[in-house]
Amino acid sequence: MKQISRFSHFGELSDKDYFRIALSVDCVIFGFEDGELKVLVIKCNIKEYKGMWSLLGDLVRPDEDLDSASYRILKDRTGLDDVYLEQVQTFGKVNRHPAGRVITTTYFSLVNIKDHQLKLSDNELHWHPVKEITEMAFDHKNILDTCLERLREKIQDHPVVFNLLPKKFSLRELQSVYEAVLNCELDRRNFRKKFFMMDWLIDLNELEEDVPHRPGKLYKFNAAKFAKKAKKVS
Amino acid sequence: MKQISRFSHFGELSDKDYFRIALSVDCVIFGFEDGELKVLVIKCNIKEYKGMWSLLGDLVRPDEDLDSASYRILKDRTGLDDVYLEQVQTFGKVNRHPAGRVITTTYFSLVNIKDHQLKLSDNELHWHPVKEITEMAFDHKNILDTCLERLREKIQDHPVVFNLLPKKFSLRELQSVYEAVLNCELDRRNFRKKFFMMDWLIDLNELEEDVPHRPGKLYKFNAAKFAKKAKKVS
DNA sequence: TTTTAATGTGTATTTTTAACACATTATTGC
DNA sequence: GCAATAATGTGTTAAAAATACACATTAAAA
Repeated sequence: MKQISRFSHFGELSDKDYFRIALSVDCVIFGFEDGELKVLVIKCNIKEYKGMWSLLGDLVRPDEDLDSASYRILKDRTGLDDVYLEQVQTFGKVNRHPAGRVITTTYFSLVNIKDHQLKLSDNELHWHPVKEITEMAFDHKNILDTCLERLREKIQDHPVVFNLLPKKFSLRELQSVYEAVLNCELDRRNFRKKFFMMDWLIDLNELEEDVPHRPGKLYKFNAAKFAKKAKKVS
Repeated sequence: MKQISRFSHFGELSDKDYFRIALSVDCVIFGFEDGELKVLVIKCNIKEYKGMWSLLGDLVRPDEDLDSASYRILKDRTGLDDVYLEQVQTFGKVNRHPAGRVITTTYFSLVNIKDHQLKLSDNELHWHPVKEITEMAFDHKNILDTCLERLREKIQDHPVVFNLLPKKFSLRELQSVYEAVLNCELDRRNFRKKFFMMDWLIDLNELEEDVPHRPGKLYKFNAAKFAKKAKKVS
């Protein structure tokens, strides 16, 4: 049988078809703290990249969907199980991992850092400002850049940054997230105008507390408005 | 050693880490003909989906990058080696393939149908109008929809549809591709205005031939304008 | 030569985006 | 208590982009 006739509709897989290819999932977990966009990274301990930062990931299990694998990694690492996750891209260069052929599917995730407070007992796990990361183990810097780019596109039209904030937040905080992600300054009046028009916010009629200046009003994300959409996505 | 400590920086892979997971690449190859957007599909011959259309794909080889695999599939199937290819998404549901665990990374591709004229000797391989495809083998309909959606977003800002047309084309043909992809009607005057402003076209000072009406002017894609960008992407 | 069916062009309207300044309020420091 | 501070909160105008829309021109076909 000619090679070409196996295309696409290979009927059965023989043992030799299961190559020595491992599949992993890597998560770019974004958080927001002190006015900065941060990413959760871990010290790499394999000899080729000793001491460098790497993303959180693991091998995909034989009985596990890709999405489930990324949820599992996030759950295990942060304790959160209600987070935003989006698949971004799969990186499959032959020599990207020194241990062998490992193809990795990457997700980015948005979490509210204060919601779960890592057990930072081991300081191998760490929230690092995205802007300060210049290199990482493996091709992880490339993956980070790709995911950040995707996040920037995403927030232009989709209400996802709420996942980086606490339930209640001020407009200043919201704007601050946008500025951190997009790495630019925004006009306050235009920003507020746009958000009110979008109908993404619910005014809680509460005020900030413990701020060293006039407190701003607090809002929450108008989740009801997107219930249908969220269902469609899942 | 606790399970959690293997995350991300697994040092070495043992035999049991290479699960029975196979990795494939599937290509959604778009073409344009008779005013319609078409996709290259092949009759499926595995028993579960006998006779249904499926996408072109193959297993990724152990020594092959993902991008290379998709190029190989395209080259083998269409004879073309200078085509537009873009990775879209990886589909990894546990039971998506009846033969076993097969995770597939999908690409969409844009080719000019007339450039290569399939050896349609076997009519198992076929250009099918996208609009008329309601179901496919495996999860391929889902893959097709996802790729079409990505294509629609892409053409809004990026000059990629030229890949669907011959070297020389009229503005009418160009608009017709947009209308086919976006599945809508566009205003001719605004369309032309936008394209001239974009500076994507070079006027060839030639006219269409063999058309049963007043011939339109012919243009070609202003490739020079994007040489730098293309380099950056690769 | 008339009819046909397409190409080719410009302007007015609407919508969206961007630029911009000052009064208000709670806290802090004196 | 009062002044100074540092943030919140608000509207208008100008520029740019997107949209709607009609008629003359050209080559082929009848």
